[in-house]
Amino acid sequence: MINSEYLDNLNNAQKEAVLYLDGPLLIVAGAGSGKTKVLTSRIAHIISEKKAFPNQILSVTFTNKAAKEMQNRVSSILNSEAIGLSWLGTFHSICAKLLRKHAPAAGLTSNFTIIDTDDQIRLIKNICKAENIDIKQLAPRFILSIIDRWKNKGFYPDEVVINKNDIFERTILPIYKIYQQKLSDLNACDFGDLILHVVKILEKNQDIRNIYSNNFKYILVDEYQDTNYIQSRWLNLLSEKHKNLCCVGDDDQSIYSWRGAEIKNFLEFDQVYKNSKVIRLEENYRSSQNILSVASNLIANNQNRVGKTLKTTMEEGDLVKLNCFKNGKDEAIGISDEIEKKLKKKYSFNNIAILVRAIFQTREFEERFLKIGLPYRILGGTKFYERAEIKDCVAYLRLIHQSKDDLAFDRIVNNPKRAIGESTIRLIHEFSKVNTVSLEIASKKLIEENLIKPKTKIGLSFFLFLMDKWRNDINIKKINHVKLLQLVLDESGYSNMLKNKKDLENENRLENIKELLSAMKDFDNLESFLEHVALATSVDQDWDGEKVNMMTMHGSKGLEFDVVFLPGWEEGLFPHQKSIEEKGQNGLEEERRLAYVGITRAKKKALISFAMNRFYQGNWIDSMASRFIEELPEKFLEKNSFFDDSKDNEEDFEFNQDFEIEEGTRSPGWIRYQKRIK
DNA sequence: ATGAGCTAGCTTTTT
DNA sequence: GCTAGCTCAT
Repeated sequence: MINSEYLDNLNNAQKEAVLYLDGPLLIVAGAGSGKTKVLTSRIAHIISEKKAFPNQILSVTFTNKAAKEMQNRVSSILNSEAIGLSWLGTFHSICAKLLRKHAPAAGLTSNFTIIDTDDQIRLIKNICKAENIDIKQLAPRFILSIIDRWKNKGFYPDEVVINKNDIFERTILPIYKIYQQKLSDLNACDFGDLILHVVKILEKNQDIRNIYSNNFKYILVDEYQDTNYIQSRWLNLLSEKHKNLCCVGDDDQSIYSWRGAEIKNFLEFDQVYKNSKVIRLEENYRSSQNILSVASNLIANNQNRVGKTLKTTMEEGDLVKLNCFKNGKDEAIGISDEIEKKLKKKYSFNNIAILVRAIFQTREFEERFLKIGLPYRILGGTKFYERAEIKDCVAYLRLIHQSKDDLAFDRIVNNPKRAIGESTIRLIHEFSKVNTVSLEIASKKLIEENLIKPKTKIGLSFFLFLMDKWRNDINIKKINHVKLLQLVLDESGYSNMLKNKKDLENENRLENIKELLSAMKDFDNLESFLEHVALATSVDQDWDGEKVNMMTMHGSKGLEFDVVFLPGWEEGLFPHQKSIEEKGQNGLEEERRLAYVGITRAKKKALISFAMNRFYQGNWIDSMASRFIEELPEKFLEKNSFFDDSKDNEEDFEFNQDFEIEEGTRSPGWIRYQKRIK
């Protein structure tokens, strides 16, 4: 490949970052500075210069979306569909792949199940019940967060060093032990285990470590500021041989500390990796100068950062608007007015976004938008694969695939109803515990020994019979996995259950299941589909039509819009009270970084706003402008107040009354709206 | 074994 | 104000 066009589109710093191949490299990439471009060009460069084969390059991201985007862009640079970057993926998906190869080294078999947070909580609850721990005193979520923290720091239960005075740690450590044992019995992993197990395997087995650290000639990491200890350790082990570790990130955009991210990894990169090079990308290709100035001045209030000066290639642009409203409702009206009256003409709705701190804040906007027929979409929110009906389907598939999956068994054994009640479930659990067998085996044994009541026995036997039948269908008869789920839905009575309860929600559930079936078609087999379900959260968001976007600031990371609204800048909401209470100064700085992320999403216009009054958690509260507003530099701002009582909530412009709400819009605001118009 | 009734808690959620 | 999740009664 002689094509090196990809180099021509880069500025000097970017070019240097692409060409600097030997040794550790940290790329400090400011917002909108083209980091994805650099990463993908770098991969393309390595391949086209034959520095390594595609399968010798490890490229890691945090999200599936980012991974997909990278794959596409590399292919397009190299003008080839066929570049098999087999080691491009998220930390979790790559670790899952490694762990399936070496499962026995972690006491698992390669068809282990990956469990999600829901399953984790159910497991913890079970343990608490068995150990007589009052979950009112000690919330399962809290227990999990501590366990997760230990895992992120690289500790198996017997490696945890607890603070003896910490009553919580003292009680939780034994739970952690039992929890890990249970996972092992279930032949399952949680998200944290995927990485933890792999690190432990690499640490303990020089031979395995050699295989991979020899193979990975180049390693590239996206969003390095969001890595936690165990992830950085993993990179450390895998880069041991060639030391060609290239990490890209922006310390000012580190907003995931609550998932264990340690900004330290980023700030101390050059101390951990000897002879490392640091390259800064400080040229911004996204935002106008005014927007960038506001963002830069704000983030300058943070102590904990490497510090950088972004310059834009764009023009000065409009001033950033700072709007003060009487209350939350007025804010929604004001923003919808601005869109209807001014922005609509110049910008596509798709290029307008409302970014909020917490997802419930979209509600006010939804109601307003529905009222005036302004189309919108909500990005994020309840994830597709987290919906109950989808999880039910997946549980059937999981249990068919892996009979030890007791969590799946629990979920579906009596769903739809098969007259298997609490007492029977308890009996099965008891038997399974005493005889150390899976719930499914326990059920079979109990039936054989005639220990189940007659009516229940019929239901349970039928369930077990179906399980065997379905396994036969897929393993022996080799029907495909889509057909399998259709059979499951039919024969289990699940479809009928939904059809018989005719209400709006159930129709919607059937729709979702249809969507699931169609999503399954993209996968070759049951196994790869289940892997996808475990590690993916959403099916691709649809960007069909012209709609205003609403999402959290967290969710907006990596995106850009012509116009960005940033409502609700009030003390307590943003910065969020909890954040400061729980993490003090660090929490505050993280909130400020979030503000920075929010502002820098804007290309042409940024409109920050706050309300003096807000209906919040059931009552009206007087709110104060966010401290961040004080930190915005006046000379780049245009300030407005909206206290015009005369118009008093009445619409002062014409709106389209015969709008239609499209299919698929079933957000809380929509549901409330339906209730109100009935 | 289902539902009424009560209580607690209410951010973010890449995997 | 809303809702999820639990308890207790039927």
